[in-house]
Amino acid sequence: MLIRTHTCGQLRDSNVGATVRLNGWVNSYRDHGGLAFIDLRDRFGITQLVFDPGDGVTAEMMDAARKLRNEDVIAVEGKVRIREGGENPKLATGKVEIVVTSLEVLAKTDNPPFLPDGMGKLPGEEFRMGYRYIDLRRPAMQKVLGTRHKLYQVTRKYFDENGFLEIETPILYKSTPEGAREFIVPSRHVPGTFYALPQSPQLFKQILMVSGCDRYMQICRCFRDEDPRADRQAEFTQIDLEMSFVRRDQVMEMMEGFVRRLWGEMTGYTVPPIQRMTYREAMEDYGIDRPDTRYGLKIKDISEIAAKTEITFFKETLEKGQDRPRFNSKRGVVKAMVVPGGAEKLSRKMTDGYTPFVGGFGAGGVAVVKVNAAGAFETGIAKHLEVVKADLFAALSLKPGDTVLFIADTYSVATKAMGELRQKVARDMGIVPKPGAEGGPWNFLWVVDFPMFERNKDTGKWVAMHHPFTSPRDDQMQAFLDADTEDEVIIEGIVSAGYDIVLNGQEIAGGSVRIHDRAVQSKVFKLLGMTPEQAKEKFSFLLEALSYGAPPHAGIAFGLDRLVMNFLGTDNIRDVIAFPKTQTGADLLTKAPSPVPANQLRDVHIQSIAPAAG
RNA sequence: GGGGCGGUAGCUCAAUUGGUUAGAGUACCGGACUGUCGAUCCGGUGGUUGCGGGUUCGAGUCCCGUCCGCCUCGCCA
Repeated sequence: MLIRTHTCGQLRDSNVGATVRLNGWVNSYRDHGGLAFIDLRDRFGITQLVFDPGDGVTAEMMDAARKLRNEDVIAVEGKVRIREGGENPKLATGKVEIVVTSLEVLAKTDNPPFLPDGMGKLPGEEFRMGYRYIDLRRPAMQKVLGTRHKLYQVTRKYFDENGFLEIETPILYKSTPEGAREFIVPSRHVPGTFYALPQSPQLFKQILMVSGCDRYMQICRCFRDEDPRADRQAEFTQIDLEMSFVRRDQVMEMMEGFVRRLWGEMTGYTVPPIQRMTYREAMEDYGIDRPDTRYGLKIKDISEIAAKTEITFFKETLEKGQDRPRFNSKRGVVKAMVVPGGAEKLSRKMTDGYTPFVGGFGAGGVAVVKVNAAGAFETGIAKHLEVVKADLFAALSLKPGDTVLFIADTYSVATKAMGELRQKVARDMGIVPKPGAEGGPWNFLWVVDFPMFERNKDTGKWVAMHHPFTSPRDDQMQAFLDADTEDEVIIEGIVSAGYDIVLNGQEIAGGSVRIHDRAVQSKVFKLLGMTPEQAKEKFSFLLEALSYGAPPHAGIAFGLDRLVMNFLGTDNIRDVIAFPKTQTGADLLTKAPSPVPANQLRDVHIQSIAPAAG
């Protein structure tokens, strides 16, 4: 075989005269009868080959060259020269061509189902996933793999420099059936028992801290058997981190350094100091725990003003649970959002769509009012707002041309519905900047001070908002230990030492200070409704570890796939994974999942009750 | 689990809204061609309209079911 001396992206006019060998795929052929051109492609680029009988090419070689087709794999030897037909400015190698003197066909291809040459219209994603190896030949996909590779390298380098040990944790793991549904793996040795694939290496990394590893990092695979979304796969990758002898601020500082290094290396952008926002602020002003702060459109609670009107649905809503604590989810509230310039830009058709839109989040509807050029309310409930006009203008700083949107409902419904509506309105108004790739702002934010616990909507039981190993904030610790587990108001008010990094309205990392005290951990389990026996059955290894000298520790995990998505400007997670799965967890390339022979099932003591699969 | 959209040559899409033999571009095959670079020109092969039922004189088109894909709500400690 003619082993290559250069890649297909390498040759320049400085190489003219050299005899070189190239290997690659035929990207395109142009057969002129007496003369033929081949564009040869590899990961690094494209180089034009010319078969020219005037330059000593034999008749046999000419015949072979003219039979070459797209995606054939070949090796050639030849001399580099300046292109006789003029430069092709589209190619990095466009000044030169290789006059081939030797051709070796390494692999003749069947007619490819589609071509990765970037010309013509790309087949649908489903079809391409069935031929992922061809799809990955596309330069755009090679760029994805390259970006992802670079992210791995920058990550490992940064954390290595900061004293982190990279440690692998098990994939076959103990089932801990809180949180996401798990993938399970039957044991052959112990009939009727199962491993689970880890939702994250959470407990192992805590145990590594107890083990004296001090600082841990891993680029690890996590598995959650839940329905995917455009930005979610059942199998995904985290940058998983944990540190000993730290509190919240040391982790946040370390991670801010990482984010700054990462964006610097990946995009050249210098991340400014990252602002902090509390969970309450986020929910109050943005209606979501991961606010997109690239634009304004803050939400205001105008319940007190609304109470002064005679608007029936305001009054009826507000009568619900006024005696409850301010953030109680069942308290009736009226939320307002001012859209500057909305009177002109938001068409009647758009605003008419807002009521069905928020209906999807349980809200009854959206009231729309415009402020006209004369500074008067128009449309909808305008007439009924006259009595509070001065109050509203002052509270919302209204100006002519503004549109005001109102939602009246319980605190949790109104907050969520308005938060979702805010994002929709921002898109409708065209005020969402494109992320970094086009030079728009990267907007980072720490969200802190999450509640420790929230009520499960269905069961009414307390559940950990982050996970059950999250510590209360240091200044809340005593209050938590003293708290009566029955005291709803106290428990609801306990704030955790958790922290999320939000980028442009997307959670890219989440973590917390962990509980390193066995008594605190036991109290959390108790509050979550676990008996000491149940806690021991599920987490005895953790509780034991915590009782043999556990250092204070804290950590965080970044969603690696989402980071790559940001750097590439895609909103499809399948784009950034070499071998992704569909929404039903199918791998269209290998056809997984698939049935297995009966004896294989018997080996692991499993009997299928599915109606004749596959 | 719920809602929405989609599935027609290998691929990307049409098909006058139920009407004759389902077309085009591209890929592929054959031919012509010595400077192209999305080569060009001439000719050709290629169809269980996802699958199964139904309505109708007649179904790619309408109805029911089903499979697959995507988006989304729930879910994702």
